[in-house]
Amino acid sequence: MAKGISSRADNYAQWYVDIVKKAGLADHSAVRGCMVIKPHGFAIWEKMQAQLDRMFKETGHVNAYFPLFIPKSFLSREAEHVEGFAKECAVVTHYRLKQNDDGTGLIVDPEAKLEEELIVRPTSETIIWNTYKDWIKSYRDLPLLVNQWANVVRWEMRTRLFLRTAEFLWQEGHTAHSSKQEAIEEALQMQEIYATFAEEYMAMPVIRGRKTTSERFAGAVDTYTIEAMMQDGKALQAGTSHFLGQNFAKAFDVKYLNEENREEYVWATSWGVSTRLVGGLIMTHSDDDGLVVPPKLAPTQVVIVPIPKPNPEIMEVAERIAAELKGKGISVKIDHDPKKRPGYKFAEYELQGIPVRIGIGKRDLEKGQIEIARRDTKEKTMVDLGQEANYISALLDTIQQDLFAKALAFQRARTNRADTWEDFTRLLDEGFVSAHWDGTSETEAQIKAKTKATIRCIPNDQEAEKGTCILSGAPSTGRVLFARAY
RNA sequence: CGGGGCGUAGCGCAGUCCGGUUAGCGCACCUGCUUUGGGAGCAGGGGGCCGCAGGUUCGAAUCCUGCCGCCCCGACCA
Repeated sequence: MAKGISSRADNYAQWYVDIVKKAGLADHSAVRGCMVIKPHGFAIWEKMQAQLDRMFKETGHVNAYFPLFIPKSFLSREAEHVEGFAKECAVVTHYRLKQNDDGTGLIVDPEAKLEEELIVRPTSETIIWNTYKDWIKSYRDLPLLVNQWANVVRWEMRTRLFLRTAEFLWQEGHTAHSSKQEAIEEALQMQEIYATFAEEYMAMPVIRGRKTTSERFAGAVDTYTIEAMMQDGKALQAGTSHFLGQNFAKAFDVKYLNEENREEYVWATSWGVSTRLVGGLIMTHSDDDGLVVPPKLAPTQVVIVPIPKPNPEIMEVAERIAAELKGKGISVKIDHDPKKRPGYKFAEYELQGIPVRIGIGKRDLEKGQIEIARRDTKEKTMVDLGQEANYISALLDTIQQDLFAKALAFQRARTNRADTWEDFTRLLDEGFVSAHWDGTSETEAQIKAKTKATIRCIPNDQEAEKGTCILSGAPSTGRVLFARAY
């Protein structure tokens, strides 16, 4: 175990906090519930952003930016939406401070009360649909495919670094369509993009599915989700995509003239992923020695450590290898620090999760070799000089694939079927449980009250299978996925 | 927001019950020497509004009140 990191077995929650802090990803801030994302953590988020942004644009979306503040009256326009978010909104009531009369500090100037309070956006549907009303007049304006990268605020009672903070960074896509079918296809397409991103870039296997009524987004007709399993067997909702029907179009009166010159309401979707993904990434791959980052998202993919310390002969080889790797599009850092010892550096770079480490030592060079170590397995291999570029290029791919395969094997091993209540409660301690449910919110709520588990989703690939509800015994036509969740 | 725990140097902690010199220890940091292939050794050195604000007292890290923050467990959520 690395210095100062709790083990997953002893205290999973503390292990997570230790990784975030020791790997330099984020810190708690002076503001309740808000974190400071440090350069290393932000670099990972930037890698995620860059790839997601590419995927959004490849599917025809464009970026825009809407205000941080939302007039209070906007929020109440859509009944379910307001109910879902009202409890966790930060509200701006004044626009000025002034010196206290006794000169002891600043107070809110009572003279500067806003006519209408402003909500700090918890999500942007309302301000965006209020804007779309002006943008959309004709079927020729559709589909409207807009995304924004932004921060949002949700006043959470209990926060955890990356997983749930009062302010977080995310992207939110908001699209408008002329047909119901097209909007549903858009929502499903975005779910698939999220799933592809999670699996191919984060190496985090996910279950694609649909939310039950009680779990879906406030104001949505349907919420599609990707659910990932963390190393403690708990589920993490990693991304959601919503089919909003005509709810927001009606609330904000967004109509267009179709080809027959008739007015119709548009159909809508919204979809988002957040900095929570960084938390998911950590809890999918990291170990008791520190962070493990898949190569495709690692800010630095390879680190070169001179052994025992930098000298001209070693550094010349290091520079040559670094240039060669950079030429292949691989990001490389050379360690120039003459004071720290190799053992210290090895531990430090393992903590930071750099996927591949090259050790260049005097004795190795005499044999025309260098040592290449992979972070995920700690395996070390001696490689002949000249072979390193091809070797590392292939190794990065291998690590990426192995991380996914390992996570997938874990997820499968800890996903079980249950047909009796006894098995159900026992298997929930393992991870995901696939079981029959009678389809009612009442039963869902009772199961949650008894076990703390929720229905994570009705899987997209749910098989038709007759059975009886795990709790009520009422008939069911297919299994749904239960788990305790973050 | 309820219950429990914690807050003392960058990090991890002792000291608090039972008030009393200059607040300690390990790691990290600085200097020097010796080392150097998995978190080096010795010697010397620097660093503290003891979470914050009040109060009690001749005297407070220690006692009292209030507040803030973190962690764990619950209720809510991406």
